[in-house]
Amino acid sequence: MAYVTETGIGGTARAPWAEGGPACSSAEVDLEVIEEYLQEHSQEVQPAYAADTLDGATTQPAHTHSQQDPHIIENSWLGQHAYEWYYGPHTPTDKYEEKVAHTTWRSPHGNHWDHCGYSYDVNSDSESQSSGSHYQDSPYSVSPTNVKKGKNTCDPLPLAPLSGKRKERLFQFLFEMLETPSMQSCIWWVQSSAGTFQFSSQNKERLAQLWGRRKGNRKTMTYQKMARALRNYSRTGEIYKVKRKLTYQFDRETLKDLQGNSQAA
DNA sequence: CGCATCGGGAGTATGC
DNA sequence: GGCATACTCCCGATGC
Repeated sequence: MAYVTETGIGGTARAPWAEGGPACSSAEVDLEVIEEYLQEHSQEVQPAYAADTLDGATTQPAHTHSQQDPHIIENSWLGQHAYEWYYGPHTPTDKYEEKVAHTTWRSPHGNHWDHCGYSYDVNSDSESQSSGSHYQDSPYSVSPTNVKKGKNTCDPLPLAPLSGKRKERLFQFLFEMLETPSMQSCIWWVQSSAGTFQFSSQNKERLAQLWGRRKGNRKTMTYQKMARALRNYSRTGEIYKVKRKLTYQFDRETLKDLQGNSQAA
């Protein structure tokens, strides 16, 4: 199996993870709240936080999720989405073309991943958004507990992919979530410079649900299924499993591409 | 025992 | 239509 050590590909020896992770203080994170947050920020033209480095000692922490480990507080806001994605040279078909407007993903084949072009109607429910996908299987009945309570009016995340457009890939989604301060109760950098990240044992299912909804899956995505896809990444070398609970690590090249991509956005 | 993890393998959606 | 890709889904097994 493709395990990496904790310090991993680019890491230095350090593993001060607090058991249970940063999410412990807010075990119940409402997806609704997260989505509301994402919606709010997706409506902003400018990112709410300055783009900065992911490496090492951080800039202003966007979200303090743990008092126990200041090293984990590393996220800086790099923009709502890394809309432009350029495949690195490790990908089979690394076609680099000239940059286009920020609102496009680029597939390995040069297609646009029109990430921003997800057209969702804030007044419609999810079922109307996908021609073939329905969400009756999605028990999206998360009870709001802490954090702020949101209005129940819309689903801010792009739930269904545009037909004919290349879908966002899982590792891109995860990177995006890692760069989203409000998601740090679900997933966080253990060592961002090494690309090591960890899922919250309590909120991993919610993150998986979010992924499933983003993909427009019919059935509810679970962490187990998402992790299966993650394990497949170790064959393609994009993400490796770290021998630690709920912890994975981006391949160096993958991370570099993702970081470069988000900083260019 | 529960949870996390692993991997086989079939199925699905999409793009070329 | 065939093939490739990237998951998705299910399941049994294993380890802690």
